[in-house]
Amino acid sequence: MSELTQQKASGLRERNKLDKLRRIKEAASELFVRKGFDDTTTREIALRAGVGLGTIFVYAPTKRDLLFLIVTADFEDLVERAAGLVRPERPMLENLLSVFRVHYRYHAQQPALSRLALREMIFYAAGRQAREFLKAREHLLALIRDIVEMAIEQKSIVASEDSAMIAEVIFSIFQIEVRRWLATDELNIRRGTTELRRQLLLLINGLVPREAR
Amino acid sequence: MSELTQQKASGLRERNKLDKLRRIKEAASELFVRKGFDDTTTREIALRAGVGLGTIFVYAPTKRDLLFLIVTADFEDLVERAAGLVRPERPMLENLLSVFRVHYRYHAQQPALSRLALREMIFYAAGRQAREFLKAREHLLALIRDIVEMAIEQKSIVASEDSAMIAEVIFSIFQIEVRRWLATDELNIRRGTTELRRQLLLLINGLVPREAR
DNA sequence: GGCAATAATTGAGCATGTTCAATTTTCTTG
DNA sequence: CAAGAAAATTGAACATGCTCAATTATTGCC
Repeated sequence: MSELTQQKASGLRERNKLDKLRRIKEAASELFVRKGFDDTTTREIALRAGVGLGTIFVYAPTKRDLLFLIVTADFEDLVERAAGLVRPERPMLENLLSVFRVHYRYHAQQPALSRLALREMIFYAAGRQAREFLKAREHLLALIRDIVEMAIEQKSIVASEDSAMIAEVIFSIFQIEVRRWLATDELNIRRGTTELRRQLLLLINGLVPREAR
Repeated sequence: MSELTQQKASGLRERNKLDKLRRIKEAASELFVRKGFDDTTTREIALRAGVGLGTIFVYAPTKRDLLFLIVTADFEDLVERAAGLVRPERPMLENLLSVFRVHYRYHAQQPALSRLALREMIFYAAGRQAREFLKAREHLLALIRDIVEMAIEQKSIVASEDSAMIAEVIFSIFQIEVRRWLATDELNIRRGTTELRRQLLLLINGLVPREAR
């Protein structure tokens, strides 16, 4: 039982395994994008990756896991890249949108794959791949929380709740809106993020009447 | 090609069809709840419903459609029941929570079925059943919009956006929160709605500093 | 290098969702 | 009611995700 994610590629055995994993991922990714998830058979993937059918299921217990094997790494990258864009001196809303824009760009590249991942993501909790994926999701949530905390410290927003809960609500709005956007035909990034901005602004401004306009 | 939803049960043929549909729905529902979606085979459903295997696929093009055949009717009922609970004189938040509580109660009854439905619901657009389901979802959204509009007319909230967008954000928060809740073990309704209330209150109060506490 | 132990690979076989050509049932017409 | 037309039903056959016992490759030891 060796760890697939660690790369102690010293021996021939480990090197071979890493190479197989890479080939399987590449084959699956290419086929999923080109033919769609359902229309890609595990036999095709095995053939293209140059491995036996059974080998596929050693590296990913189910076809669904194969999907997450591909996107989880990408998602981690996205969050890390997004984190680098945050600037404490900028308004909270702009920082949030920088972070989310990275995701919109990614989804626009392979919408089919993203749709699947986002669909499955929702009640996906069992298995190694799931845990990795949830971790990436947790990182994004933490990043949002950090941005909110910055704003609280700078007193540019007030917190009737703690930053964790505020982050959750922001994340909720993002998740549903990005899904709605992904279900549209054209996938115009500008239009998507503009809509998201309006919704987040609604949260920031609130609904209670205020004396000072 | 006859309409399954209309009940012009005049002839023997139509009557038989309606009865078969009922038996299939009942069999599927019972088995899905007892054994779970994946562990129920279409052959079992056919056997229990007293029809041939092929007949199942006349009434529902895919196994997934079978799921929606069951829950769509329930969802329509929920929304209708929820609409009856709305009272113009009560605060917006309380009206919203009355509506959502109906859903929490339903989900608590058959969480396995609900999880599936809510997972599939997200990018489910093709086919007759999908359309029916989306219509039910649209009704719920309209109900939320009505509640928001009541509050705007009574000037208990201000609208920096139109009621449709406000309703969308409220619905987003509900959708994600109810999913998070459904992923927990105990499914305590009080706890779920309390958390939802806090999140909605956050939206109502907003994040901008205010002079008057 | 040879050999035993261990790990990795593999594809035949199974289970199950779905199709469709053949069969059965119901309706219509005279 | 008879017979032909139309509709509904059906299960054998197929496709495909996945399992697992047999095979092959790699490693450690002398």
